[in-house]
Amino acid sequence: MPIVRVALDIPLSTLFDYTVAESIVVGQRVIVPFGKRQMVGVVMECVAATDMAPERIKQVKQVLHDSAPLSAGLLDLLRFCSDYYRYPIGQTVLSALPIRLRSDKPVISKPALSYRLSASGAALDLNAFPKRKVVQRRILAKLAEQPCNLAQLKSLSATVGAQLKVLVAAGWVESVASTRNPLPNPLPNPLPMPSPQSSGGTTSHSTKPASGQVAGYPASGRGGEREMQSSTPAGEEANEKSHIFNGAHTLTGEQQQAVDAVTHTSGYACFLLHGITGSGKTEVYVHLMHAVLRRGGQVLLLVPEINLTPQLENYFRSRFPEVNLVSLHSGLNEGERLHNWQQAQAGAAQIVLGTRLSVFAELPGLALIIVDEEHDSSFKQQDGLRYSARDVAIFRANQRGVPIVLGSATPSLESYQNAWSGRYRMLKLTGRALAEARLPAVRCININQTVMHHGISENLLREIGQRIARREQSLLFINRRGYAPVLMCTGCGWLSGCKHCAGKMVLHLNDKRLRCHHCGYQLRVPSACPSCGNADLHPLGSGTQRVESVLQERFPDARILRVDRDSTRNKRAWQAMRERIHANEVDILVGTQMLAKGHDFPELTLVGVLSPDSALYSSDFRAAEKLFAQLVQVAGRAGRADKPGEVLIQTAFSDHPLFRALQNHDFEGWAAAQLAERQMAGFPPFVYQAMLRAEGKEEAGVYAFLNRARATAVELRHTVEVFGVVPAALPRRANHIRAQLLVQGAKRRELQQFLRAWQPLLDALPAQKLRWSLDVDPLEF
DNA sequence: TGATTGGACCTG
DNA sequence: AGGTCCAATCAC
Repeated sequence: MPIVRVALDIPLSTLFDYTVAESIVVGQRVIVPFGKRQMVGVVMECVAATDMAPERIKQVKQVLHDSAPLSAGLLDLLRFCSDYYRYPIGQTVLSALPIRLRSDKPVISKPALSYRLSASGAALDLNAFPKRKVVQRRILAKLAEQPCNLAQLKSLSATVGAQLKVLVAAGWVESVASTRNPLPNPLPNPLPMPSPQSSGGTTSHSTKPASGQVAGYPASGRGGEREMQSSTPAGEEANEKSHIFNGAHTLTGEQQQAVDAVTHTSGYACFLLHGITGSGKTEVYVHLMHAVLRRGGQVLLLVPEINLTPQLENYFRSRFPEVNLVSLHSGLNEGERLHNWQQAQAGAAQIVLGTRLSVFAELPGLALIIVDEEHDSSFKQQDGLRYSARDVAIFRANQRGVPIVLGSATPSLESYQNAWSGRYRMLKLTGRALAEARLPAVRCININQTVMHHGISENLLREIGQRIARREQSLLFINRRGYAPVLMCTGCGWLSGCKHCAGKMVLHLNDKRLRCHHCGYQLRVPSACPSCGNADLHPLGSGTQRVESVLQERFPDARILRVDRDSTRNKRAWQAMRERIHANEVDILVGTQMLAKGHDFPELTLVGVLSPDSALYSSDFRAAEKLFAQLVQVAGRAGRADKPGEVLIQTAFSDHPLFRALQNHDFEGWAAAQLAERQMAGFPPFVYQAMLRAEGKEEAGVYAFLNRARATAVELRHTVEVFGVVPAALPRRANHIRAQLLVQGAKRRELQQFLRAWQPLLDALPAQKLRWSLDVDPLEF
């Protein structure tokens, strides 16, 4: 009997051999007996014989046919990831599957439903339908034209699902099983690419994103333009002609050059699309996608993990109304995820928009990969298989021989260096898509030369006052939630340390608690110092809550909105806040990085950055790079064509090159200086790193393990540098001692060879009562 | 004395 | 990982 080698969700770096009676192909899912249990696995190889004693080999219990097998190409990709990131093959393969496909229960794929008007629904007079029920009206109007599936309706509004239920319950809409499953949604004969001269930017798209726009993704297709004028009734034009591409938008010369550079390339090439804020990167994406869709290819669009994917989905749906677009992100339930995954696998989904995990989606017709905001750290998984979706995407594009575009206003230094060295091709967008739009003016306020009011300078307060008078919005960016980062005793110097962690407990005044942001431990605020009994406890430093209260005191009539993880804890809160901001019901926004990403706020003309300095002397060599990207992003929130924006940065180092570069909007200069520094210091991207981390309850055990690991590393005598065992940035968390060991190589290959030799030795080390992990190309230290 | 708990070992 | 086996420890 033939033998198959099966990947199982087991933390061992081997495959397991089974005999199999039926014919079977690589990539199929199987149920196999494993010890006393049975498990789902994926067939990785079919072989004639193995080293395993025949009597120990069990038989495959069942070959699953409920989902198409994984392609050999995807298995190769997963094998590469398992090898590169030193993660067990079985866990790598299984973690790439939707959860439904990891269980041994058969997959019941729901018949795709199509919706149409019922007799009573068709008899409705839409003019008499309540005007307030906008979404319901849109659904009815759309269905009056043609029956639609849910995906097609979703472009109407984010709340389509719920509203559709209401309409079905009322008996106006009925669902019928779609004739074909999965929905193929074939490409209609597309129109030729819209010629730049043909149209003055008319837009035919019918829907407005649910609330506001996503930063960087203009509401209409015109790059940089933030408000759209939509006059065409829903679906009219799209319905008349079959066209997959919504809106004829004139590209700037630079945009056109970027599009041409990619479309005129055949085979693999990696492009770095470096475009300043508002330069219309999205429009370039849309045109590239269009070119690929015309030829029947599939596009994978990777985006950072920022609770914004539904809005992005709506945006791209509105640009490609006739195209089957599916999303893959953490907001989906398991059924949806499986469905979308299978749509991608069947080639039915022409556009797959997703967060990092979607880099493992099966895409038989893959012809283009786009990684938006490629510098974003959410592309790196921080546990389990610690992959970088951006890097895996590049491997995948190479493997498939298709182009990949990495887009960012502030590229990672890794990508930037690769573009300079010629490994990637640089595409630059240096002008704003709308000529009249200006970049915000950036100024520093030296906090040592001005009057400060609890962390806010007098100058900044004055500017805020002017904005209130002009009915414009201000945003204060402070990357620290809570009232104050620590509570101090004025008598003995006691600080509010967490009893489980090495960090300090943050003062939250609204519920009078001290909270540890690392382990979640919380306490009532003590009335006296626990150490000396002194009643005079003093909040040190400030967070969003304190800034909010200082502002409220200064501007009693101002409407202030705090946006951080505490104020947006429940799901609907953030959405409601966005609506308030857009309705201009807010004068001052105070928030953390949540506000930096996310949305464009049309009335916002002032951004204040409160305390960025800690990143300037951080021990993390990437802190400055991160800060720069973050400040560019938050600065981009300020101003629009008719109202120039201003950014004020409070700092003690107003001459620092980082702020100079920011003022001059000089990413190039900044990046060049940073890269020179990195090269001098021997940091990435000029070296390649891997971090061995360990944590456990007993300090001695953790350090003993890492010291042994270090000794074995040194004994291997590879050409890598093995650093000393050091405490982690947070040396104790939730009563676990944490330490780490860095290994560094001059070449990726050297480091990889070393890791391949080292890992089996690590597996063999005694590691009682501790957890350890290997992180290749780590981002966090 | 049986019952519970923790560590070592194995899975094809 | 999850399951088993075995020995040390625990409660009465």
